[in-house]
Amino acid sequence: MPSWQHITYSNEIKDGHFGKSVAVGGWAQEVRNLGGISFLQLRDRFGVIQITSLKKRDPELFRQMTTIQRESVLLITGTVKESGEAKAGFEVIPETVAVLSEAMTPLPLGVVDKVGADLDTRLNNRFMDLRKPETRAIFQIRAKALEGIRGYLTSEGFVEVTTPKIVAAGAEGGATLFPIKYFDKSAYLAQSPQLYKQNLMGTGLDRIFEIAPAYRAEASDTVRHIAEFTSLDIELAFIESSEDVMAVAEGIAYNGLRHVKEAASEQLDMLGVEIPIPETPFPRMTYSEAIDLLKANGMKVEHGDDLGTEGEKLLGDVIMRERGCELYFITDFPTSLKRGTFYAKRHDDDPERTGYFDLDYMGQEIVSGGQREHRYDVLVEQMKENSMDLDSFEFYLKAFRFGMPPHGGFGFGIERYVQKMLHLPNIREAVLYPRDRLRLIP
RNA sequence: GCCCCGGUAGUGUAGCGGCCUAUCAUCCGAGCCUGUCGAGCUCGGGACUCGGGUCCGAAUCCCGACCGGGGCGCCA
Repeated sequence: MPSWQHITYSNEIKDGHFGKSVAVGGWAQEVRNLGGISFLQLRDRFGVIQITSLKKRDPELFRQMTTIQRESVLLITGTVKESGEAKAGFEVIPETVAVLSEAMTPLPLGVVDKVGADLDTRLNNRFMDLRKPETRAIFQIRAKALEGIRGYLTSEGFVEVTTPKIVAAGAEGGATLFPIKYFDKSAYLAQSPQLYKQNLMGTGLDRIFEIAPAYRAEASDTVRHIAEFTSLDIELAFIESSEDVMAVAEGIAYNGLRHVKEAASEQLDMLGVEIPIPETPFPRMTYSEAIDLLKANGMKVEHGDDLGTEGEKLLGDVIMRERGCELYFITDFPTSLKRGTFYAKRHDDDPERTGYFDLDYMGQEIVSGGQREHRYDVLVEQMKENSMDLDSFEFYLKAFRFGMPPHGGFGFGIERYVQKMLHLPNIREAVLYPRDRLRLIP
């Protein structure tokens, strides 16, 4: 029997293989027995190979081939034969067939059945779901997006770091924390690397990024929330304003899309998705302009209100209609809406406004960030305003007393980015094993 | 956390007080077929989430639990 290391993948078989012997391996996708001839579709990571056997050629092998359970793992040796009838232009005439792992029946979820399955059923049987090329395509595209983003950030001088996910205190108000036991202390799962990445701005590692899970114990059950998501966090120092930070957010969103389009076109075709490459710079409007725009489009909203889900969606529609843009910034959020964000820098000439911005993608917030307050005294004032216990943030504050450059950054939601890019109806589709309020398995 | 909706074969569904011995497709099994690739044909198999209640009678109505879908709030 040939060694597993020597299998030839479906996409490697070329004209030169015709008449030659190969070993192929994969899952038995479908077996079709026509009586005197049978076809077995063997699926591997790149595609499908048709294994054709004739009864009169080898009755025993024919019997074996036609009684294989779907989705069993097979290792087959045989001869590659050019074929006008086979879809790939060739087929393999088997000599030996080894069932390496037999699949039980019935399958918990069909891979090529002609009926759909609910997302819940698919997630409960994710390993089966991922045997579908179009499901895997999402994660191949996601990997390419991250590849493009890492390439861009590296070329811009950013250093990739990893900060603790087990922490003593949370960064932001609002979002709730998952408490955990930590030896004889109580701790939390990090909701954001906020405090650590700001800490690093005082070190000389002053352009950093991190791609890591973030945990939010919010009891929100929507198609755009999960309890564990991948946060791309950026922080950069020696900036002049939030505009320097926005330029990076723009570069990430742009380069991720461009790389996906270049390097994952096959997967995009599989999903029937066309990615328009956005023009830069992305449109920018202030919060105040956004409110006016919403009012002009018939929404009941006042200056000082949150945009809300309805406002975000409407804004996405309006901007697509009027400017043809999927990605756009909303800037200068009022201090009243960012009061909980104690580290946000307020405008020097107007303390009621911050330099904080959101980057929205088709009516969905995917990035939030801005310039931070780096002046110790002002920061402490803002924390007191939020009734925060300064002692428990001492490690954070200390760095501001010994030389902290002006800086800013943001969090970029990878799954939301992928969800919007691929028009996925639910963010859970963009996570291999999503965690939400009720789902802990698998 | 709040509001609305739903749970029927492995999968996806129809049925919404007696016509249900529960529909259809997919799937699984037996058989026929030497070019299938949404194969075709014949025959067979498989289900009303759980616990209470109403009623002569419950898949169907009511209550609770569990699970799921959507929306809002909050956010990435």
